[in-house]
This record gives sequence, C-alpha cells and structure tokens, in this order.
Amino acid sequence: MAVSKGRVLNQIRQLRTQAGLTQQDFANLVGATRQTILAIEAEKYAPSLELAFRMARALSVPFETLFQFEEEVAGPRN
Amino acid sequence: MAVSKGRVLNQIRQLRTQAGLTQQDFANLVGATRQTILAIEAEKYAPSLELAFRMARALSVPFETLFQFEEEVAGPRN
DNA sequence: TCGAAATGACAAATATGTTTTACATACCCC
DNA sequence: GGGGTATGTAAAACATATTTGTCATTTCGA
Repeated sequence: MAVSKGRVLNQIRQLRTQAGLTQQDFANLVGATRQTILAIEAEKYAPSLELAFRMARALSVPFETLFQFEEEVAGPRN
Repeated sequence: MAVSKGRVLNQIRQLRTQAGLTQQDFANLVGATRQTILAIEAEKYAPSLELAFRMARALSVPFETLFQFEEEVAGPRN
C-alpha cells in the first residue's frame, strides 16, 4: 500500500448520540472498548470490517449510512 | 474482544472471475498485492474497511453484495 | 459547589492485516 | 518437453487496529 488512496468517513457519533447511547454503552453493544469507539469517532483510524458491521447493526442503520469512502481528490502532486 | 462474535463472508472470487480479472489484475486495481487478494478470498482474514470499499468500487457492486456479516450462531456455551 | 458520569489523551502491549520474497503446482499451448 | 500465466503456501517484517491502564477535562444534576 504505502500511498493513501482515500479515507473512510463515519457518522458514528451523530447516530450514537441520536440513539441516546454513551461511548461506553455503544462499546458494550458492539463488543469493543470505549477507547476504540473514541478513536474511531475521531477518525484516528478506521474500524475493522467486522467491527464496522457490528456497529451498523447495533445502530440499526444500513452500512453505507454509517460509513462512506472518500476517494483521494486526485492531485498527482507527489 | 477476544470471543469471536461472527465472521465476514465475501463473494470476491465469484465476482472477480465474472469480471474476467486475475488475482493480479484485481490486486492492481485496488492497490494491494496478489497475496492479500488470495488470503482474503480464502477468508484467512477480512480486509480492512478501506480495502473493502475499494474492492466493491473496483467491481462496481454495492458493498453488501461483496461482503456479508454472519452473526455467531448463538451458543452461550462459554 | 460537590460528586459522579461522560469524554478526551496517551503509551505500552497484543492482535490482525498487508507486503515482500520465494517456491510449488496446475493448466495451456506450441 | 519447455515456457508462460494463474493460483496456492508460507515465513518474516512491517503497518494498522484494539485493549488495558491511567490521568485530565467537561458536563450536569442534586
């Protein structure tokens, strides 16, 4: 890999708070820790595919509602 | 985490071959190596979320057509 | 204003995903 | 049979995700 080819955005915080869940609540629901939720909401890194699926299911939203892929804006400015 | 809570299935091989792509072709398209494609097709592990998105895009199929989450079959036999 | 609950940061350790290199097998087709 | 292409295996090194533990800051209700 090496060159970043895009990034994954998520609406976790918005949908989690709408559902009235704390980070800890949500972490328990999806079987992860609070720090993991925090890091992912802050987009420090993207969740694993499995965790992503559990998150969408826990919030009862379609996968693509929760996660979007944003292509690199092009710029061959490397 | 620790306890496995389900697994991610994929239809990569089927859709890749339908598209007339070799593992190497596909790897190039998504910016990964042939071994990565091989391992993921064999479900040795699941792709990262970003790679998963690139795969779906490369094959021009909806995300959920390519990947499905299968819940653990229950068994509170822990 | 006190205290508890929720959130944010950060580092070390572990787990999982990805690359690189190398070799083996199978299939064609010439 | 020999050469090329596609696929499978495997190990080491590296990158990223996740946990565990700990502390700081914010928020909010009693």
